Amino acid sequence: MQYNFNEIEKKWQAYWNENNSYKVENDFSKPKCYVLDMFPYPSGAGLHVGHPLGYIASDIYARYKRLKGFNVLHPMGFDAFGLPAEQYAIETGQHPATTTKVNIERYKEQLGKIGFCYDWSREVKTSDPNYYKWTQWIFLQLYNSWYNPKTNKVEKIETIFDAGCPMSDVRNAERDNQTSTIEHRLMEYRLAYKKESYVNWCEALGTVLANDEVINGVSERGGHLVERKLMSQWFLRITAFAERLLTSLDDLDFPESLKEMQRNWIGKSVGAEIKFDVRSQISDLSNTDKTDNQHPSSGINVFTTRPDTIFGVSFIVLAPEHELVNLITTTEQKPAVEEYQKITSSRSERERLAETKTISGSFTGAYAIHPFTGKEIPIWISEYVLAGYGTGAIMAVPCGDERDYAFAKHFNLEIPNIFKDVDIAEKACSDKNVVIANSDFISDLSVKEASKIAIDKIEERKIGSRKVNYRMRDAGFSRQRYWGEPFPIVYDEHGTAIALTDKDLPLELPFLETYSAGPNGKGPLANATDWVNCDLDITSNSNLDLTPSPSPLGEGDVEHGIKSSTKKAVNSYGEKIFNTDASSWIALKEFARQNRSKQTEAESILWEALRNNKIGHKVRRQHAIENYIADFYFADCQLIIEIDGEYHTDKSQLEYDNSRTSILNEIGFSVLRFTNDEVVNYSENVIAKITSKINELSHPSPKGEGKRVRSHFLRETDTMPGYAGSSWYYLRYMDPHNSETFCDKKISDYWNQVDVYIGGAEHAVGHLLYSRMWCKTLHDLGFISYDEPYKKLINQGMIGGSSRFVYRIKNTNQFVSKGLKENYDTNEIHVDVTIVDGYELDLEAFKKIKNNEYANAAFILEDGKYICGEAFEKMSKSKYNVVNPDDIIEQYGADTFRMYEMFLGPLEMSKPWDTKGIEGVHRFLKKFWRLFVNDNSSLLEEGLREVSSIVTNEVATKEELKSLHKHIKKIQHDIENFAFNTSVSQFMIITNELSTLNCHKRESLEQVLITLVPFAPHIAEELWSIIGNKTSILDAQFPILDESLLVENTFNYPVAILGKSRTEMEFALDATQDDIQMQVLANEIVQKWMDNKPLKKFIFVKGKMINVVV
RNA sequence: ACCUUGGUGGUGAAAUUGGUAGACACGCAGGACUUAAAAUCCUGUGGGCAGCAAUGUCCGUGCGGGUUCAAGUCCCGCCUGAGGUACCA
Repeated sequence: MQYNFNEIEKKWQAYWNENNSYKVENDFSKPKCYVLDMFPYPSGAGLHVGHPLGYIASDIYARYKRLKGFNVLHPMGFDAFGLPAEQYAIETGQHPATTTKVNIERYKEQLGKIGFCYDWSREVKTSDPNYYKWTQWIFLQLYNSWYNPKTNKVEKIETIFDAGCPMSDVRNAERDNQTSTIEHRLMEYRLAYKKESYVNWCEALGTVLANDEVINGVSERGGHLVERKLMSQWFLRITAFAERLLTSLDDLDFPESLKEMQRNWIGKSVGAEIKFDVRSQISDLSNTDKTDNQHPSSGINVFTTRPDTIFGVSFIVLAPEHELVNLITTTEQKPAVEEYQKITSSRSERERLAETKTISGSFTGAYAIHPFTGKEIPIWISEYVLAGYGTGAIMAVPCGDERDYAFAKHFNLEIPNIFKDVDIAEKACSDKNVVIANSDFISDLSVKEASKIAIDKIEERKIGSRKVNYRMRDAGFSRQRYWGEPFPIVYDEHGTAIALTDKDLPLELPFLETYSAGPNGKGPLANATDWVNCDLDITSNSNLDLTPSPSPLGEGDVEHGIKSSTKKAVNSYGEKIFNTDASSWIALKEFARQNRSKQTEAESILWEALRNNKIGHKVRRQHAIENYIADFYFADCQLIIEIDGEYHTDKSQLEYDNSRTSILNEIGFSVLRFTNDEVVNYSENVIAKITSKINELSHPSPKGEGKRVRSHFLRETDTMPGYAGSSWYYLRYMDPHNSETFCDKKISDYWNQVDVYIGGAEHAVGHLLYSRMWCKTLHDLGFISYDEPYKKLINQGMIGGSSRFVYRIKNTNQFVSKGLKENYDTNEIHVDVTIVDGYELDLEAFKKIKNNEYANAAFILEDGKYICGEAFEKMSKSKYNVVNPDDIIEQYGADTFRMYEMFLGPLEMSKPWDTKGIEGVHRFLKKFWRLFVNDNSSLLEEGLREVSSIVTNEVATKEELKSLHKHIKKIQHDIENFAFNTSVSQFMIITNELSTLNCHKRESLEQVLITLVPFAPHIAEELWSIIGNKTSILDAQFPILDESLLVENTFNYPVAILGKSRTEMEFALDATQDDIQMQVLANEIVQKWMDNKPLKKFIFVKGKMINVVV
């Protein structure tokens, strides 16, 4: 019976399907392993042979771990939202929902043919409302959180009021009585926030792009021009995580190059910010509000990484857009400066990039005062200083910086030398291994020492401070596109953003027939006016529960340690929520304050037991709510504790209390009542009751029904970018059908981090940074237990295409073969690789392509053949070099395809696709097959498998066992190190060995077969069943390595004389060196090479080699 | 310009810690089986020189130095491919 791979593969794929062979249970009792692929965009082109490379590698690893007894999570899904899907839909004139669905079907069909062990019941699609409900939910977590630099953690936005200084400005907002002002201030802290800013606007795509989606001034997708445009956009405050993203990188098992890319992207530089005073010829400079908070008086703040070069400063350069330029420019210089500003601002980013070498600038006429020498130094503007980095101003040190040097030379500025024994006549010296000179108190010091002392001095004189700068910017999170997650955000009549609540999710993407851009740079959703205009019930316990109380900012609230300068309480904010008018609010607040100072015995007992977060929740006492004052109040779960004193006992009082309770209930508060007696005598019971009530209330889902206010809102019409859904998908696979939460914590604790993540390097700074940030956020907020998503990451190399060319003689229909093309003036034209055999063009097929465009073509041949040119390029449709895996599988089978892709070379290496070697792998599988099955039997005994098997039950010899265990060791080692190319070699080696020995013994073959499962699962299942097994081989146990079988007692030593290997000699491994030395020196060949010279040294490395030195 | 990686036969590539360079495969050459083909199997295959041959011998991991008994592997300088970043102070 021959190896009929097509039949076998179909059969077992169906079998695995029917038996749910790849279904993964959340079985906490087993050790886990999480193997993840970067999920694909389901593009219209389908898979080419380059895509599955990483999938095959992860599949091998996942299957291996399963054979080793692990519970392996190895899922697959689709990154279905985003620009490419929408672009494809527009190009093909279909709705993205349709194309996405069709494309996903096609991908699944193609993936299915390769025989991957995905558990499809866990498939996720980012465009599925059941999925993006949680993307939106996580967005709300980001929106409702801020980064507390003191705790270095993400915290709920509420904590900002108690955190000390950062939101101190909010007091000004209070004074203004403006909810919108508070909201405006909070936007400066939220992790997802909206801001008016310059963005990368791509007119052709009609949308904003993130920094990493823009390459050299054009869009990554499509290569369209990108310009800067001022727009109100959503951002993710990833800069807050800069330091953490940087430091935790060290512990991750990522490729070094990728870590380096992330480090570059984050771009940390350590140095100092230094203030240079401006010669006070301009009196109004000191009145401007625009100067930096840290150094509020007049002056220019510069950022430098080389404070040691402070004495080399001979001029200052500002970015042309710098806000001080107009203030300091003298009247004489004004025309020149304005002219320069006009030129630079009119130029696009791209033009600026193109002219990096030309030196330009303009003198402002103003002078700064050197902080140490007191010397006046000129202030210039130039576009080589970027407004967006550092402070937008530099202190120029021409002797130490090439650009400053070039600038100084060009404009004839002074170039003082502050380096000892360094010649700067020709060029600047940026070497850091120099000694500083001519620099007052830092002369004769090294760069490092000088830096430290200079900063110390700067800080001492309060003219600057140590400062760390990051190149990374916050990530743009808005897209003016249709095919993405809608934001769970609405705007009220003042345009203030209001977040939807959990129960409003998912906010589904409305179906639109057309999705062309909306008005005023808005996205397509702006056209859906019915959807944009909405009446909603916004509950009081939504995002607006931020600060229902004046307490944290109130006077005398020792708990918070903030002394407010204002006595006026928040009320407009309160008004909106609590419907309390301003005057009674103030009266109540005053009453509450008095109450706090004269508390009853019960109140103080309870206060002592609850204060300072003692039960894990913050409590306030005598807190004004509605028209009442609550004795104790837990803001986070809206629980009110009332203590009924002596004067609360009569009947009318009781009725009053009850009605009060029910009103409070109605507007969303829970009320617990205790008597004085209970509190004084049974305080423990009381605390327990409170704790359990809090637990009940603070459990995520059943938040108390708030007061619902129906009002009119406008929806956000931007959608989220492609990376939103992919930032957390690894979590959803763990618990894909949960409708209560994005992923149950018990389950995410079990599956934990991704053990191995395989994907392309193109996501190095985008997706990977964002998902690391989201992970840290979810971790800090307590939703998951780890703050890095991926433990180990592997970048598989790209498989490029090998393109073929034909050469058309210009303006003719004549084609000339490659070898002769030099004689003609030709155009190079890509020709489809499928009609080229090696390099020889199939002329008949060529005439038929492109609707017979070349039907009448004439050819100039060499040796009767048309030879094509070749080039290695990215595999793409337009280059006609795409090889479809389906075709390869049809011809050789999935097992051959899988093994060949691995055999091609190391996983991380990029290589062109070349079908040349595939025969060798296919031959190996056929040879392997013949170890188990009699090749001719099919002719005689069709269908009788048992008879076909030629596997015997003989006992394996010691030699056979030894080679088996050598094999096991090699395969095991290679898989664990992702060196799959060499494991394929090992399979060939053992197969050749067993064939030569004519060994068909079950004892050996069965074990080898199991090791083959990860690589070639179909043939393994078939042979497993042919040799009589009734269960699937997928659950077999990986052979256990017996090292004792590998122990050798002799070794064939290479013997070298003077390091050159001359002969081999076999010795027992336990032989003594003296023994060996004697025999070696007696050896004829050794003697010959020693040539009677005296022995100098005898080098003997046990089990390795022998070297004789003369 | 800077950072990260690579550079080994005709080709894809092997070579855990410095220890017999070129495993395994493709291709090529020759042979066996066959009427023939496919399939399969066997032999050879880094280069030069010597020899009928077994074999011997010299050279050989981008280039030039160095460390070492021993270097593809470690160090210094350069050339070059790929990827990334780029007036980032």
